[in-house]
Amino acid sequence: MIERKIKNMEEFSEVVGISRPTVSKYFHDPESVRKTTRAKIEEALERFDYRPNIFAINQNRKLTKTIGILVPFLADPFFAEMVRKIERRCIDAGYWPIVFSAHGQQSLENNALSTLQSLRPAGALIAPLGRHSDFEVVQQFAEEVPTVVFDSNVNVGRAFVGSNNFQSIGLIVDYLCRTGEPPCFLEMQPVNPNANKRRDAFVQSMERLGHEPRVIRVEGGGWEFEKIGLEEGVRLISDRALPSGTVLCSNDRLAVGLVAAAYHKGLRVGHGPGCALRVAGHDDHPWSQFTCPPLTTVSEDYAAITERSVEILFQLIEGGHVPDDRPEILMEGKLVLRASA
Amino acid sequence: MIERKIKNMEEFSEVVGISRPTVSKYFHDPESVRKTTRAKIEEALERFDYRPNIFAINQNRKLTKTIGILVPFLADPFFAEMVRKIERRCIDAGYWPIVFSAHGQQSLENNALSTLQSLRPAGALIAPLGRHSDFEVVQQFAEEVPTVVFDSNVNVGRAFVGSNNFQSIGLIVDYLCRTGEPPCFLEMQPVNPNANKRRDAFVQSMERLGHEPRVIRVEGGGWEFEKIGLEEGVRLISDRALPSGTVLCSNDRLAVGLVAAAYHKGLRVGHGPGCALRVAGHDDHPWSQFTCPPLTTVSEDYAAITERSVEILFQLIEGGHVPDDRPEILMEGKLVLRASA
DNA sequence: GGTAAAAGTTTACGTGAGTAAAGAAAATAA
DNA sequence: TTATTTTCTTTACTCACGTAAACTTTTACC
Repeated sequence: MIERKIKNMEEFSEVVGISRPTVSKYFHDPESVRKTTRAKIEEALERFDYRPNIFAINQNRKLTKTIGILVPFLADPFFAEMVRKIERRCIDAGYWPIVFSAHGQQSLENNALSTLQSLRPAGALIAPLGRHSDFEVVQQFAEEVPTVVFDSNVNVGRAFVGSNNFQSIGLIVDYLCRTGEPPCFLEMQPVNPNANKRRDAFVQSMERLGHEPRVIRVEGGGWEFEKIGLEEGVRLISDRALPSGTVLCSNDRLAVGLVAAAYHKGLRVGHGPGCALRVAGHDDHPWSQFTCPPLTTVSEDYAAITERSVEILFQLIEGGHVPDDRPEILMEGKLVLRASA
Repeated sequence: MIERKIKNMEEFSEVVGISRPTVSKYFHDPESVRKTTRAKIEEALERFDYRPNIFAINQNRKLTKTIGILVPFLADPFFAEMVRKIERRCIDAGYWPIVFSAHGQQSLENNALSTLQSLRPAGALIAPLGRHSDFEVVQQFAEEVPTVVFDSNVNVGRAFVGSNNFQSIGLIVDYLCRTGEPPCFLEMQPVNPNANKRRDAFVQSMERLGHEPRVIRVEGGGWEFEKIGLEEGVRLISDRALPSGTVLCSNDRLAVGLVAAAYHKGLRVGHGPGCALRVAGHDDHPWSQFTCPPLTTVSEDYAAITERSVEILFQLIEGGHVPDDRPEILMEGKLVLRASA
């Protein structure tokens, strides 16, 4: 099959019988050469296994095909899923996505941004840590690299795509108030702007409905949300410190922990008769459907958020329509009714 | 702070007052230059924000500092966690880890291997898809790149690091038999060698204890294990098709689904009085402690597996001791007793 | 203080591509 | 067929750094 070991584009162009600059052009954009030329190259590509050297390509191109993806915590299935979708779309569009995770730490986020920047990417899709971000570092990055921010609305970059927390929290608060005791809101120390927005949205929604908004902030930082939900949940239940039999959690992972806490304390979760606690979350996290009982929540539209983010980034990169006013695109959540509330 | 925009190493060496080759040497290994020289460079590094161009570096180095990490499914928290640990250790050792996920698909795995290979990495840590891998592609990759295989023992690469399924399954089977009705084994279509080994280990352990090994294989492919566990669990319970009131699941994610199924069907899971079903898993997955009830399982030693994998890879790369017999290092599991069995 | 070893400098070339300019060849239109 | 446009070839230069060789300066040690 492979007739000769090809070392570089020079050698490859020889065996194809076409000049190197034309071959180079082909690799940049196969459509840019004549059909007959393309056919020759592709036929040779099957016989000889040659790929242009990525480093040499990117060293000289003013615009690389690299797209950086940065998330705060890759071990969170929410981000893992987002990354999966984004990667997929980038590859399909002929780009080369490269994934970084801050693993919850500012130093690693800075590190990743620095490394990413030195890759001179065509663009970047970033979900900053938020409260724990080094704002100036992120800002400086976003000034140099066409950047779309998603999920966590730190005020940098050329656009933001996220979810409409006011709408989604409104939805679930309405539902919870309509069907039972008005909820209290369980949050942890907010790690990013979403958390704050959700609390504010809760307060606003409750006031709109004429109920007193009660917010419980539990201690604990980091990204082990379930653990915090479990430990603090156990404590709250033991101390009878929950001001309502309905708890809306700031996110699903916290709710997963709270459901576990309720189980531990022998409290039946759900909205049927004999249930002592209703628990609702936010995000429709991949785990939410497997809790006992399955979690009532509001879905974030993963697909739409990733799709729009990538779309806007491509517009930025390909120079089509460049919005100069940093649009903020908010996707609407959908109520996901399951058994927990 | 930044006095002048530095374009390349030439300019940087000028402002430092040290020749470019020496500066180059510094970036390759800071210890390789005299202390006074190092101090000068590092002092300049604080005043001017300069980083060598990654592409130019790697183009010329015979050995890059890149280390490829490939996992079958990054949205699985098990792999997300493994990746996190591996990345961390690589960065600490001065390498540049780069993460790829096959997202469960052969084509993407091949793609990732191809891209990775063209990065000419110093080494790679890969957990192949297993049954769905294109064996020849993986093998060809492992021949060209120093490769350590982890988790899924596909017979390629220079070493394997994983868990000792015979030992760990033995542990949990012993425990389950000792404390109640002997278990049946719930598995799905095996996606990788681990799954097969675990079933075989189950059969062997049961026979050793003088019990009949009953294996239930449920339908469904892909990586949505919880979903399969839930759907098939509901079916098995409805059909009264479970041959034992104790179920050992091939992995925790399947068990998470089964616990949800039991809840759905009103079956109380646990080992206390009034419990109808005991469920155990394998892996001590990040989610396992938050199921209701918390899952009894066998822990895989994430830290040890990643540590040993990375360690062996570094040995390979740095040319110290090169084992020529493809060692297979198996870590022992530990029993994690919780409430589900 | 003399000397060997270590570290630095200069010079020069290699790497594998991108890209620009000028001219030749091929395809298309008139 | 001719004129025009498109595509390709040739040639040459660039990018940012690795690295080797020969030579010079510093450091370390007795």
